[in-house]
Amino acid sequence: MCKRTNPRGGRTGRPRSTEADTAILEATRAALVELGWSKLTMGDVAGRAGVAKTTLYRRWANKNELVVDAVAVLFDELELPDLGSLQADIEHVVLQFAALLERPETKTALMAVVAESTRDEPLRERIRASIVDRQKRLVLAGRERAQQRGELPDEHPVSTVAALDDLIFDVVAGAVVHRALVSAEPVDEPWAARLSALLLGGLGAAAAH
Amino acid sequence: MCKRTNPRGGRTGRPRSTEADTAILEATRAALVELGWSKLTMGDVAGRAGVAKTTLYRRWANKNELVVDAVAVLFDELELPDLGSLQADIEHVVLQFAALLERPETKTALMAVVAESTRDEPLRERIRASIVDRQKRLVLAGRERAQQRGELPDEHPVSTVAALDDLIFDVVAGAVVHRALVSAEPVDEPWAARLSALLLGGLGAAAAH
DNA sequence: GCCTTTCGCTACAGGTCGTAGCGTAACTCC
DNA sequence: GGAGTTACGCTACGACCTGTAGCGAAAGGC
Repeated sequence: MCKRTNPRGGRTGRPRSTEADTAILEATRAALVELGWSKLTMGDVAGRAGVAKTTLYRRWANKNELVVDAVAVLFDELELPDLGSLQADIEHVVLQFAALLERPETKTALMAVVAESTRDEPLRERIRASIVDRQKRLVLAGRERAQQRGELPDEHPVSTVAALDDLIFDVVAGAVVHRALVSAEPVDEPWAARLSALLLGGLGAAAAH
Repeated sequence: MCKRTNPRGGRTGRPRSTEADTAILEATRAALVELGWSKLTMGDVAGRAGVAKTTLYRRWANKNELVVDAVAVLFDELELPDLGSLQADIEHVVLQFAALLERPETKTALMAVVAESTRDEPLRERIRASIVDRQKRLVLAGRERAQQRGELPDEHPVSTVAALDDLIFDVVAGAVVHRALVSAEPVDEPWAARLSALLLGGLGAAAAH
């Protein structure tokens, strides 16, 4: 009955191969680079990973969830070093995010899974938890740091702060994605500088009230 | 040899059925609403339109191009009435664009075709010509109108003006898309007001230099 | 050693893609 | 009105992908 007495939480039997896990995710990224989202197939990934197709389906229900997990780890690279000013912090995070979007894996996969998520609530939640929230933390940290520097005024109502964080996040991330994938123009230093200048001006003007 | 002597530019034989054209595009939108992008199939669309599958392939090479054309006409609704101030103009266009993105056809299709376009240059061009440029014209018109009102300074170098238009476009469109599809939060009046306030503040601060 | 779970393999039904071939319908030009 | 040309609906088809089922073998816990 009660078998929760071992380190694996009561699970008995042969354990999942962690080598297979990493091999599958690596193979998925490689397939994304070579084939792109639409031509990637489960059978192909299994072949690259040296794994049976059934092994994939034991771990992921479909292509969408597999690709989300394969791409999510790339977002671990995102960091927010203290560069001394809000302007520099924004520019840095914009260029960092843009570099991520330039990679063929993310470029082809990110929009595709978001598109799928409009009709798949569990998928949306998975994306939020493993990708979106990870980006959003940078916005939160950057805003707090700027307030401590005195570059932004202290806003008292918590609801207003959260709304501002949401707005900044959608503006920055949305602008970068739109520039890179829709307009298909380079996200380089001059553009990042213009964007952060626009944003800083807007935040400063809001503070004037 | 030279048969270009009739109103159809020299084309002889049975003409394409325009009824079939409109029926197919309507059926495509209906299929997008019911099934979403990923489950939409060419055979299903053909059935809904009361048309043979081969007729679809005579007009569109694949699902991507068909869907782009089916969705593109919805963007004809976008307009930029003169509401008296830049702030009001921005809020209006933001809410208008958001309403378009709330429709199930565009919600599921837009991101998907953009994702596909990252690996399909002709498709990207098709999207640009029939969707993106149509939106961008609104930005251009709004910026010019604001300058005539004196709400924005006259910038002399043409290159700077074009860069500013690009930036505003990516910020506005990107923020709305990101808010609606990634964050999955409502694009309502309060949010539109905050976005336009941020933007106006940024543009005003830039003018101060 | 026994039990449980995962593994690789094969096979399979169901569905989609995109094309080919056919006879027929519609329209233009002479 | 006939000849030529193109579009149409229909059927059939091979190729491919999906997701599942069944099998014997392997790998771990108790």
